[in-house]
Amino acid sequence: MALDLLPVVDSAPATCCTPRAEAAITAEDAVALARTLKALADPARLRLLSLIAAHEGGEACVCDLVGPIGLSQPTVSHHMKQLAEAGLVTREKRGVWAYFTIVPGAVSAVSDHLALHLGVATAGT
Amino acid sequence: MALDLLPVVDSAPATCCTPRAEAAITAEDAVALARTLKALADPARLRLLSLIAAHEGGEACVCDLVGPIGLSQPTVSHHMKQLAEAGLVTREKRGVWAYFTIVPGAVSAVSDHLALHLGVATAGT
DNA sequence: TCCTTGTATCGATGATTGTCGATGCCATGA
DNA sequence: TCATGGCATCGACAATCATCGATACAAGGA
Repeated sequence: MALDLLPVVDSAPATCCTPRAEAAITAEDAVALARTLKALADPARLRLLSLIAAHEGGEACVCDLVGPIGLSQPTVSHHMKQLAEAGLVTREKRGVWAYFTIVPGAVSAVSDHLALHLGVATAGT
Repeated sequence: MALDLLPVVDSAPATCCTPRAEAAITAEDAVALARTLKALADPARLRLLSLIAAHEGGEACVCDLVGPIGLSQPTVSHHMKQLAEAGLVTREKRGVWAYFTIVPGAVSAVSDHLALHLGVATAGT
């Protein structure tokens, strides 16, 4: 679930130089965006994502993550479920192992939505 | 506090074409980034930021926000304090009113850190 | 000086969350 | 068939959080 809640900026392709935000975010969009941000807003999950991104092949199984992050296996599994439900990672079971991969564009979609509704350019413009 | 916890990408100017993240995020950086993300990861605070960004002059006082967001005045004040402590807004008291402004570059700094550590380009690359 | 008004703080409460140990499930190999 | 090992789920617990009403504070005006 919650996989299609953050399409990569489907709205507001219109003007390019507005100094401020396009318009106030709707309550529903705020809930959806907050849900994804909440999945990111935890040190353990940020480190898990970073470990996966830095891992060989861009994928990692739970057993690759438990050691480096210093948390128990159930806790890591719990965090990975959170990330998967937020659409930030995908789970692929190969044999006994469950490999996780970062969903391309998911994080940048969050950045784009923030920039869109908060009137901030993505870089330091 | 926590104002200098997120300098705009001070690390990893080295190589430019690595397909994945530069390196795994450190535990301390993860805590700092998660703290800022946690300030963003709430529907009410996202809407407050968006209201300020969309408001005339890019600034708004508490009385401008209580009505549109449908929360009590103490709750709005509480959220604004969270945002201010995260370095996302600044508070300027003029007379009886407290005007809030979005800190330029604060949100984009978050995006940059995410892109840096999760190996994702800021756009759809 | 007193009253009004906009904000911030306090205390309380219900809900959510991060973490763990114990346990269950499933695929592989003997 | 049974044992092993990787992973997910369950139940519990402590901590954090979002929200509110009541109240305190501060600035301007009468």
